[in-house]
Order: sequence, then C-alpha cells, then structure tokens
Amino acid sequence: MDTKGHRQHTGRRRNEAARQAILDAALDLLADADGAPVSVETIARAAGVGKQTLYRWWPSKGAVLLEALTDRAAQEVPAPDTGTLRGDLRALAVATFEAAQYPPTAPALRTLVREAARDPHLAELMRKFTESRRAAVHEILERGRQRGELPADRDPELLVDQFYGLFWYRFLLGHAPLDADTAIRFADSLLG
Amino acid sequence: MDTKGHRQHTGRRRNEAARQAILDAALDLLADADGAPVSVETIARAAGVGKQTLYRWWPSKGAVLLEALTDRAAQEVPAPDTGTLRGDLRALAVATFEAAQYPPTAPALRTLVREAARDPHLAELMRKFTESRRAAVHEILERGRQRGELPADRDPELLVDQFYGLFWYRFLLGHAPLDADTAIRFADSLLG
DNA sequence: TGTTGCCGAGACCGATAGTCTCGTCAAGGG
DNA sequence: CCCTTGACGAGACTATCGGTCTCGGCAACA
Repeated sequence: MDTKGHRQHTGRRRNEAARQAILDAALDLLADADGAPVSVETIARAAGVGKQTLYRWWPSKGAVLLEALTDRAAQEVPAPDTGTLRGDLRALAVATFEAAQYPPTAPALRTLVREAARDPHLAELMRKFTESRRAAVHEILERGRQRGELPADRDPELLVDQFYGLFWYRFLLGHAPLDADTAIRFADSLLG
Repeated sequence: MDTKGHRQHTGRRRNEAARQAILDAALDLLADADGAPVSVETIARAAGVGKQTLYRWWPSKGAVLLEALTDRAAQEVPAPDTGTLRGDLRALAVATFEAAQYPPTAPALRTLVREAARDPHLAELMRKFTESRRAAVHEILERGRQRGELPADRDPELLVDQFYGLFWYRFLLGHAPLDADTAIRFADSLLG
C-alpha cells in the first residue's frame, strides 16, 4: 500500500500471448460465424485458454468480441475533406460500404450486432463504437452547411440517421448490394 | 385411411381457448418486455398451458410471438392514394411511424426483432412479414413515376430501403423521435 | 524461499429452447 | 356404451450457454 492509492504489483504478470491468442481466436470465430452466435467456451478452447483468463481481463463475452473487431479488423474510417459536401459524402459512403463488404470485418460486424440485440452491455459498447462514425457524418454536413451547400431547413440529425439507417438495413439484411456505385447514388440521393 | 390421402379426424379436438390464451399471453409478455427476451416457459405458465401444447401447434417460439403480434396488434398498413407522390409518401410515413410509437405494437415489435437476431427461423418469418410493407412503398413510387413525379434516374429499390432503413434504425435505437412532423420532413427529404 | 497473483482446466450454477413421458380427458366410431 | 384416438396440463429431461468458483501449478518479485 503506498500513498498514491495504488500498490506495487506482485505475483505473476499478465500473459500477453494469451491475450493475443484470445483476440485472434475471437476474430476468427466471429468472421467464420457470419451472424451465428459465438460461445465463450469455443473462444477459450480455440485460444488454448481457460475461461477464467477471459473473464479476468474482459467483463463480458461482448467486450471480447468488440475488442477483437476493433483491434484486428475495424480500420479507421477516413474523414474525407474533398472541398464539397457531395464529394465528402460520396467518399464516406464509398469507404463505409467498402469496409462492410469483405472479411473479416463484414461477418464479424454482423455477428457482433446480432449479439448486441440480446446483450445490453454489448449494445452500449456498440453505441459508443458507432458514435465516432456518426460524428464524422455530422462534421461533413456542418462543413457543407457553412459553405452554403446544405439548405438551412435540412435536419442534419435526420440526414445522419438516413445515412446509417440505410447502411445498417442493407448490411444486416443483405438483400441488396453495398458497392461503390450504390454508395455514390445513395450520397446523391441524400443531397437531392 | 381414405383414397384422398387424408384420413378422418378422431380423438380430442384442438382447444381453441388454449390457442387464444397463448396468443393473448404472448402479446402481453411481448409488450411488457419491450425488447427483453420472452421465454416459452413464461408464455405457457401465463396462458395456463403446457409447453407441449405450444409446440404441438407452432414450430418455434418465434412463430408464436409473430402470430401474437400479427393477430392482435399489427393493424394493416394503409396504402394511401392521395393523388400525389409526396402526399402518399407522407401519409405512409406518418402511419408507419405512428404505429411504431404505442403499445402493444411498438414494444412487441422491438422484442420480436431482437429475438429474430438470434433465431433464423423467426428472421425468415419477419422477412415475409415486412415484405408487404415494402411492396406498399414500391406501389406508391411506381404510381408517382407514372405521373412523372419521380425522375427516371431515381432507383426505387434504394428509396424503399432508405424508407425502412431510417425507420428501423430510429425505431430500434430509440435515440430520436418518430413523430408525425418527423415523418413529413422525412418523406420530403426522400423526394428532394 | 515465501507470498502474490496469473495460468489452464473444468466443475458448477441458473436460465433457456425444445423433447419426451405421464396420467387425464374429450370426441367420435363400432 | 365402451374403446380408440389424440389433445390436454404438468413437469422431468437434454443440451447449450454465459458467467462464477475452485483447484493445483507456475512465474515474478521481495
């Protein structure tokens, strides 16, 4: 016990290899499942690790899955600045749709959202995870508004929701493509 | 055994009161849960019925839940025909958003979608369930196109997905309102 | 060398979907 | 009028899962 409120670390240290193995196994299984549930048992077994090692470092299964996605697969979304509102929105839509088309990100993200539907803890983590993406759209719209490219009566919040509403709808249902051509037509559709 | 391939019904008949009790209980619990899972045990107990009676007549829990919603709560969506594309789309958006705001439909639908995320059988039933709603939007757009109110380069499929994409996104996340004013602004936003 | 704390392994708990069995009860045929 | 059929409520049972707990072992540091 020291005066700074934390004490010296004693005993065995955290095994970094186990952490890596867990995240690797989680992402593999997540990507392979493509929507189907992934159990903790399966992750631990695939990582050659005890379940307790998992729960010692993560608060829930969802936290492990989300970290596996963010650490290994979820590339940063660019914040395009092409000089025009239409250009920015097109670029962001293309990048967003593109990232959601290929493994391991796409199937892992699909599984994660499905899990979040039943796991309030994961749902909250996902909400935070997606918040930065929403903020990126907001910034694009705000820059456009300042340039006079966005009519004052357009509600930015509604536009952001339209953007991600369509994205998630098509991503989760998978009934229609999310290719670059669609992205550009979609961005243009949003701006009218 | 008769020559027509079906045989005489013998034995005790299906208890219609039990069927009603199951659907009533399911809708009540579905609405009360508002997203939280509803177990088969709970439904059967609330209906005063054995679990086997449930599984004798429905293939899965999801099927019971969906039938409870469609039989008891899901009012038919109007197919508005106001004479203009904008009027029709506004009316449908207002009606759709309205239906998703109040119990028991709203919380029951939320629970159902969450369950569908983990139950492929239910997901397929839900897909069929929502198909007629999508068709209604398609019809509105097609009438508008024939009247020359919709530019030929607008993709109707994309517009339908934009319509339900935003709806589900806001409905499931619940972070922004789905009131009549929003519905009208949204319809106008879609048409540009 | 002893204390601390992580390790893998797996038993354990509680909840759940779905199956199976039991004794009972209703409907119709012979 | 009874006997066969099949639905009924009840609940035991299986299998799966998230999460907790305990065990013997081991690594790091004092």
